[in-house]
Amino acid sequence: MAEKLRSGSMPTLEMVAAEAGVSRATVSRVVNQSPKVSPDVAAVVQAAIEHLNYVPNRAARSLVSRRTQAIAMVVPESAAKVFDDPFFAAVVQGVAQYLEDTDYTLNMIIESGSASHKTRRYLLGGNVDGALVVSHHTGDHSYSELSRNLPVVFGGRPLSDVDGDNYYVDVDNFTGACSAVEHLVASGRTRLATIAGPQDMPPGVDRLSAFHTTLSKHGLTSDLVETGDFSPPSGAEAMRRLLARGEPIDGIFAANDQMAIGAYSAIREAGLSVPGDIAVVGFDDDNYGSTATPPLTTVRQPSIEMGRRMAEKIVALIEKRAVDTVTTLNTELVIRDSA
Amino acid sequence: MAEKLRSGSMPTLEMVAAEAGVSRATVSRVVNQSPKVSPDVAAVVQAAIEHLNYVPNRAARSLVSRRTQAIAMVVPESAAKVFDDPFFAAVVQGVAQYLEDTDYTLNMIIESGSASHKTRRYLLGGNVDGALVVSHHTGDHSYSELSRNLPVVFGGRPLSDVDGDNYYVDVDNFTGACSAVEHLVASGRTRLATIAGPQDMPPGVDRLSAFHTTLSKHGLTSDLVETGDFSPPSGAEAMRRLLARGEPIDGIFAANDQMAIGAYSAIREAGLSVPGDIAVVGFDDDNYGSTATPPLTTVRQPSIEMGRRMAEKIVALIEKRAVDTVTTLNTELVIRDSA
DNA sequence: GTGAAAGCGCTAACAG
DNA sequence: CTGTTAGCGCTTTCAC
Repeated sequence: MAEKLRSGSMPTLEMVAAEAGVSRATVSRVVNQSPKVSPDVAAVVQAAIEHLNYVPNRAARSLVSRRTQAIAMVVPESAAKVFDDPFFAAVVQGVAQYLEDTDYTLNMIIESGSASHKTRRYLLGGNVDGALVVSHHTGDHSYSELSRNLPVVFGGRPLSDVDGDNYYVDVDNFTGACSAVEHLVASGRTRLATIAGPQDMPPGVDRLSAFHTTLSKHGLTSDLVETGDFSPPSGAEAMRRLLARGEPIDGIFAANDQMAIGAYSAIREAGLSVPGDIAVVGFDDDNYGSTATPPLTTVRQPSIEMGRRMAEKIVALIEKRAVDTVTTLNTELVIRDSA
Repeated sequence: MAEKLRSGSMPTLEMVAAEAGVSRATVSRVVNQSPKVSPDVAAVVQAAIEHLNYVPNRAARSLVSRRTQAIAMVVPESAAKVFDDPFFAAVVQGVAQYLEDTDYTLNMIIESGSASHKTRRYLLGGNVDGALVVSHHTGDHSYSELSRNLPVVFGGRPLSDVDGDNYYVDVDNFTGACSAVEHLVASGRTRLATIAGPQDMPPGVDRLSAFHTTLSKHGLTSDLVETGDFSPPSGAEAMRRLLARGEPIDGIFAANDQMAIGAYSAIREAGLSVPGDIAVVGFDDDNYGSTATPPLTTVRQPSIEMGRRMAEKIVALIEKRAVDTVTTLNTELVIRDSA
């Protein structure tokens, strides 16, 4: 058997076994922390492992165990989106961070189209033990059906939870938006308007309904709402339309920071100032708002934490431990200079 | 042999072979596009594959072929960095985009410390066929030694290419910075200053030397240089120091957009305007600059392309095809309203 | 507790 | 061109 031990390449289980003077089975047990190995033998094996600098071969292990120890993260490309939206980077970071302490690997898949055939094949082809799919504002759950065959955790509430049992972690958009509007009225603004997000996206509708709810809670009301697509230019456009209505406005709640920044320019174009004439509050707390002039008051969304929770949930799911179907994260109002 | 065909789970090569009435070897050949299979047999096999919805088992394949078809992407966490720097997201996107058309998978590894032991083990443990490491401004090549045992491609020129033969793709920082300064003098600014990046990072030194070179090319000179760490606050600080010198300044070249944005605030604090009193040009073209007021004139860095090229290079390296050691990408001056 | 033996699904000589 | 024959490195009954 000794002659079977090749010298080049990586050390194998067999080499460790030889070195430690035990069988491969025993080494395997030690590696997998099996309880039924006598402490002394385990020690010897452990020493051999360290000595040889042995690292188990993932492919071989996964071939027999039927588990890949890999988790896919699917993010929609939407061309510019991934690039322009700091949110994704943060979520990925959170996921990677959590996974670092586990034996799982993160496989990134940036989707060109929506739910391509190729990606499906990959996910269903036994390449990963589970999948994470993020869509930020869109609520796109075109991967919903996958969950019948593979553990899947979504980032963001699904637009319509048809299957009814999708696992996801989301941010409490409603409460967060309430705190934003609350802040506006608390600082004496009474003629409020809002730049809403698309009404076919969960965060879009939640943040808008929070606007109305909070207003009426204070005996106020407003029909000054214009919709944007979450991009800076769309925010500027919406603001111009709002201003064009000719009604007085002293406070704006934008459904996200990018649109709030867009609103800044429209407000300045009109010769008005922030927050002098119009106070502005955004949502997300990304670098668009934090580096703007004046720094934007906004609602912080715990993106990294969202990634962590998603990772935590998918791992639990894979390992068949009990998990909540949905996890909702709290937001935090960050008061800066715009309101 | 027929009784060996289990019905549950995923279809195997053997099942396809049975269905097509050929040997497993033949199926394998078809799957791997081997030229030596008669067209008609190939067709039958192909049909069986489609019929059974067969997808080759990666683990089994990689176990025997000794290739994982996976490529790792290592990015330094640097806590806030990944989160705040749009550059990383863009590179990752480029990499993923290129890899989408290949059989390779992208494994993301976000580094906590610098070059942790755990990551090394992972990379050297045969989990991936190659690695991509990005460090943006830092030029950190603490993974250099890895390249002796694993194909590695770096993003950004190494600080000191000790081993002399590291593969990397970089942006032409010098030429890009020259075009920025050139633009400043072309628009009539003569009292130029620069906010340089750290002088222990390649982009920091290249962009600064370009400043001096371009100036002298026009018979100008300037000792108005202050250094920042590429973050917005550091840019503001540097600008304040510059202004505090009391010498007249009518143009600023900031080594990156984030610092340029920081400079904006310092300039305004001083009661000056952009570009009225001081023209500002940045470098990178990220969303910090594009959404600022006024929109920042800057040097666009092809981040996505950089990712694509890195991916292309690593794949070529893995497949032992000839590749250039270094690839340098051109930049492009984006003229907006700040200069 | 520990070892022996039997594969996991696939590729790669080697014959025919 | 196609089938046969060996394993790749590891886990896992099943005996001892």
